[in-house]
Amino acid sequence: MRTIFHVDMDAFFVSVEELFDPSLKGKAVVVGGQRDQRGVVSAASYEARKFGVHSALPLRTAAQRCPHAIFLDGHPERYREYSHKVHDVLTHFSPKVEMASVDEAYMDLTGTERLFGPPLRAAHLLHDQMKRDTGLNCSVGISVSRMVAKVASDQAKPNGILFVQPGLEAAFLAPLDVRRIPGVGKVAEQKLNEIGIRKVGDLARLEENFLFRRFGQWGLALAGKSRGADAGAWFDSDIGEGEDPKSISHEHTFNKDTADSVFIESTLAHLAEKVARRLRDHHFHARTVHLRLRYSDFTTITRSHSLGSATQLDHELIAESRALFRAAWKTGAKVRLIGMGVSGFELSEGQLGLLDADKNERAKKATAAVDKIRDKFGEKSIKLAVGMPGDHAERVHENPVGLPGKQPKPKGSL
DNA sequence: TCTGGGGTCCTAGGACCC
DNA sequence: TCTGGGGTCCTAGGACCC
Repeated sequence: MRTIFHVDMDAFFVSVEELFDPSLKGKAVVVGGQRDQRGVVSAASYEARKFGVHSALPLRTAAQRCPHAIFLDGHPERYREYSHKVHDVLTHFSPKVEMASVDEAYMDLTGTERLFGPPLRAAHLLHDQMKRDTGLNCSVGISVSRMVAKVASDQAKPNGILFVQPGLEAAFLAPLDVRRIPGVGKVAEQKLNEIGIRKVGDLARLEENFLFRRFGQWGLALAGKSRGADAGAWFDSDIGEGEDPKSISHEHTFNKDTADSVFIESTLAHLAEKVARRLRDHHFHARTVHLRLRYSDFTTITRSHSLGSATQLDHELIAESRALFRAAWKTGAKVRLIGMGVSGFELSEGQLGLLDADKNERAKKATAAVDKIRDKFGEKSIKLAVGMPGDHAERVHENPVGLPGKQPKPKGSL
């Protein structure tokens, strides 16, 4: 039987900001952007949460609910740095550590009793060392399954530890709202509520067959989860596996909606360059290019195209995403967001004709030179000519703040 | 009160092949 | 040629997570 830990940092972005500016402590702090910007809250301090501010809330709404809050753009580099520190602490307790995001990790502590004692003792040691080494608080959920460990850490917030003893998974989950189950979002919750299912216990009492007829495979997995079983490809996998990304993308929401195609296309080219760069950093070649287009009314379309052979070159990604854009865009319609991405990664080269290979060799050398200059002088220092009709591209945040923190949680403890 | 950015996984229809 | 069935790839869309 496994012993799985889910470790979740408390108000991570806000807490890191407080380390650098202790005067923020105890105040209402919102990370994600300025009060008048397009965008949403990435993280809110517990003080701000008292006013109904939470992650994913529009910044402008947050400003209305909590006018005295301090709004910060945030520092993604710092969050990455502290994420590494967190990872270092965790590896003291087990080699099997999987960061699920910057502020969250799964660990397998099976068979570590001789080193750290029983699970609760190990969790306390971890808690203490985390505070000592990073200055940050975390919450820990412990169970035989990943899913239950995750729900447990959620219930333990803030700064708590919760151990669900083997065999008590279903009993632990039963009184919770179905929404607490990872994978049940707004839509699923609504559907379940419509047929009178509110608590996980309601779900566990139903026939699997009924859920299968009603919701298909998803319903079947849900039945398992309601009893505490890990279900689904990801939950089933071993901890510390599958580190490689499956897709890479960038997108940008304009400060003001625009129908200026030159402007949109140069922004798109810039996004493609950033994607290509990351592709090369990973030594990946991508076969499929994706385009994302959001209009003023928020309707969003996606288009994708698979290439004859995989690429990691700026100009190919720029050309391909531009072609997708031109084919998809309702000419004249105002655009709110443009994005592009790649998937279908290959590590090797893929087949190239001899002529192509030669042409590609030269393009690759040029690109490698550009990458070097960027390393030295920064991302903005240079652009390939194809990517720049003038300097029309809107400044894209070099370090967008993603990964919002958590919703306010009921207090939990041992 | 309008709704970011970076991801993962799933579904579903049609093409294409055996 | 009155019409199966399975597997896999491609594309579009959507739910969900942090």
